[in-house]
Amino acid sequence: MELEATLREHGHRVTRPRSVVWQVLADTDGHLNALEITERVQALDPGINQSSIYRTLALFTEIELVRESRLGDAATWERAHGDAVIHLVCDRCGAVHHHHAPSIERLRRELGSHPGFVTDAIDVRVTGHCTRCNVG
Amino acid sequence: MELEATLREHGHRVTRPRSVVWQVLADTDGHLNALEITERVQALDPGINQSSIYRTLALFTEIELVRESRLGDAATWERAHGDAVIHLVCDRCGAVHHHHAPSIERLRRELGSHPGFVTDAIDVRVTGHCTRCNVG
DNA sequence: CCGTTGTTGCAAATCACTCGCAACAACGGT
DNA sequence: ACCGTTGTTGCGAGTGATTTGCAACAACGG
Repeated sequence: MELEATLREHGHRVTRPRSVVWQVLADTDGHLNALEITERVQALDPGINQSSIYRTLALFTEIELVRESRLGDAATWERAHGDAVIHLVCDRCGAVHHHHAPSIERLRRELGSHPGFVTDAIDVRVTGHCTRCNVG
Repeated sequence: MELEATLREHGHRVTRPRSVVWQVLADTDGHLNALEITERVQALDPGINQSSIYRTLALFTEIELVRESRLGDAATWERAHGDAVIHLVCDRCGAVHHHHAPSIERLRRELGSHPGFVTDAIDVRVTGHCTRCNVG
């Protein structure tokens, strides 16, 4: 499994909190916030502590198994994916949609010629609303 | 001045905290976090309270005089500008550079055809590092 | 199976930000 | 210029997400 290999590769141990958190994230296609992750993790193993979850998420982010975003007031996490997926955040219901955007590759090329800066990751957040949420 | 007109237009009063916060933001080309804004505001008028600054920033964001971003753990604010300017955030020194990106307009057009979502603002955050910060 | 040492659970701490409320000050009317 | 109304402020306490210190624990190489 991807998890074990990646952890070992970076000199980290495979522990219960790490397995369970990974299980939860791998099972979801979208973004989860700390509360959602905690609920799901503790449904699988109630003995796992909140701070371990935070520590695990920080570690996973560092070794690039997951991606952390700050889409609203709180952080959210999701399995890592390429730059070319951007986030559409609904102002009204808070849902996060994904959109595959070819123009991001173009942007990356464009940035290659920006003097004085070396690009690593590109994160695009689009705010607006789902048509279903169209009130008034 | 832009500030007074915009405030009145929205039925708000022109007060000292608002003038001073605006003065600070108008004087800066980049992003400022709450601490930086507070320091500069209080350098001009020590009597202005932190919570008024937060309230002012929230108001300015609402009436679109400034733009709020969550580039790291804390929020930052800057004078409003179009979508087509994107943020290059240095992992090492934390500086935020601006880059004018024509491909954002292309992205906006692309999003027009994304079913089920109505685009409002586009926020692009690029992580990487300044060449000056190249350690190692 | 053991020892080493990275990890965890717990509880307390921190940090950025928000809120309630009485005193205050804009600003339209006079 | 002065008044009254009512939006705003300063202050202090509150909130909620995330972090940290530390002793007990468990992964994993030998």
